[in-house]
Amino acid sequence: MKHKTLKGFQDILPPEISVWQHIEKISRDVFKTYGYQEIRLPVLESTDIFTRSIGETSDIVEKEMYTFTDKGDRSVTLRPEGTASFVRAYVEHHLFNNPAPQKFYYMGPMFRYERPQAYRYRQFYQIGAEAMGVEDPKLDAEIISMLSKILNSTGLEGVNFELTSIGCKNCRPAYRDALKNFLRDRLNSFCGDCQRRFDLNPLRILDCKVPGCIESRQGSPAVLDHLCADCKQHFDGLKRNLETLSVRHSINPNLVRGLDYYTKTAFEVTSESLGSQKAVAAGGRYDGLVDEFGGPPTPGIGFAIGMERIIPLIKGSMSKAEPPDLLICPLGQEAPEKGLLLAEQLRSSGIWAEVNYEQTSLKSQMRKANRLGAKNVIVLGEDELKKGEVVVKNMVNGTETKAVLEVQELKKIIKAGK
RNA sequence: GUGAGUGUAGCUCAGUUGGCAGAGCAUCUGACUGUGGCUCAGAGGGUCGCGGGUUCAAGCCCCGUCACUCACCCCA
Repeated sequence: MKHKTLKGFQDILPPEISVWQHIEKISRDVFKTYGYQEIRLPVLESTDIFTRSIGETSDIVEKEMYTFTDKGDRSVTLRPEGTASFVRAYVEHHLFNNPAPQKFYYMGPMFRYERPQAYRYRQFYQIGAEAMGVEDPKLDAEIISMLSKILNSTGLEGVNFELTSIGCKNCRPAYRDALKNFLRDRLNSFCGDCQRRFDLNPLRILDCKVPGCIESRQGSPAVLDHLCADCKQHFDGLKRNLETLSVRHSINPNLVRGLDYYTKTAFEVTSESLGSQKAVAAGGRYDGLVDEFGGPPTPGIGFAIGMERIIPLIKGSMSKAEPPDLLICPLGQEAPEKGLLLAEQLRSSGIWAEVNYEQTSLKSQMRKANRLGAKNVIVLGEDELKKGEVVVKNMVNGTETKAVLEVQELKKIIKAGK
């Protein structure tokens, strides 16, 4: 084959696209009831939008960004995630002047230059939400509850909500030091990756799956014990509010976020039936990010759902091709043109009508109707045109109904047979 | 970036110790001239991923390369 999609990119073809539309529709409906409005952002941004916010040493920035130089010699990057772009837009358009909370959602492609594997692509789609201007944990609880509602409404099954607080710029450094002090003496009992993480991102050692590392980190200081008064109060409030809203969740103090801008609340939705890439949605609070983009200090919280990751979990995601309501089978000299016109008229009244373009035997036209799954067939031949009368054949039960060759009457019969 | 596995028809896959490229499904056509599904008969469809080597002879053996898949790292 000469031309193919790039590695990690994919075409999404018709039968499958209906699952995508289903998820998007449900998300929009739920967002609306929570007051979230759609925002569309560019997929290409100036590179520093991402390097500054996501963190210079994060894996995304270090090795996963689609970065290149444009014709004006500017460094530009295909967005690897949505929040940085969103906050840029939020500040650029002074959206903080609207009454808080300002709530937005977006859906679209993200790009990361990673080695593809199951449920991981270089272009992947996220549905994301961002709520700005409120620090109260009630908003955290509400947005998590909304995420839960979206996932449940799509028919998703068997996911777990995990939750933690990773502190703020006041208490996290102290925790980081405490953790490093604990790990330093026993560092050689950890795997090579973890030894590298020690300097880069020691918190990530808590997330390592190597059995020896799980063993060695027993008794390490816990983030939740090192939260400052403010963060602790926030986290306690969140837990209480989630109880109130009956959002099922578990606390996982080892949850780690890969992006630098997160503060306080961090959460992740996982599925065990997905293989190794098991995160289906994740998010958290980012109270310092607007500030960093030059806006007024403004708290924010958001999440993103991975489309490709929830689709395989949705019951009945094996979608079938949609069948047309009607196939018109013309026979003879006059019929093809008349059929073309009739189809057009029926379409105007909301019927999915197809006409056979080729003059083949009736038998092969009927066979085609069957292959298409057409719900009804009208044979349009010399007799029918002469009498001004046709037979509508219902292909599901085989019944035939005589009808005058007139749009309203045909519409009635076809709609009734649906 | 690292490791392993797999590449044969549109799809799923057979292909023996190296000896003419195959099946099922799908598509199309036909079976007393205007009625589908079931059945039957038939047809089209291939650079055996690509390049080189060994051999009288390679889908099969050897080397290289590319792609895909899964996993690591990391993430939605």
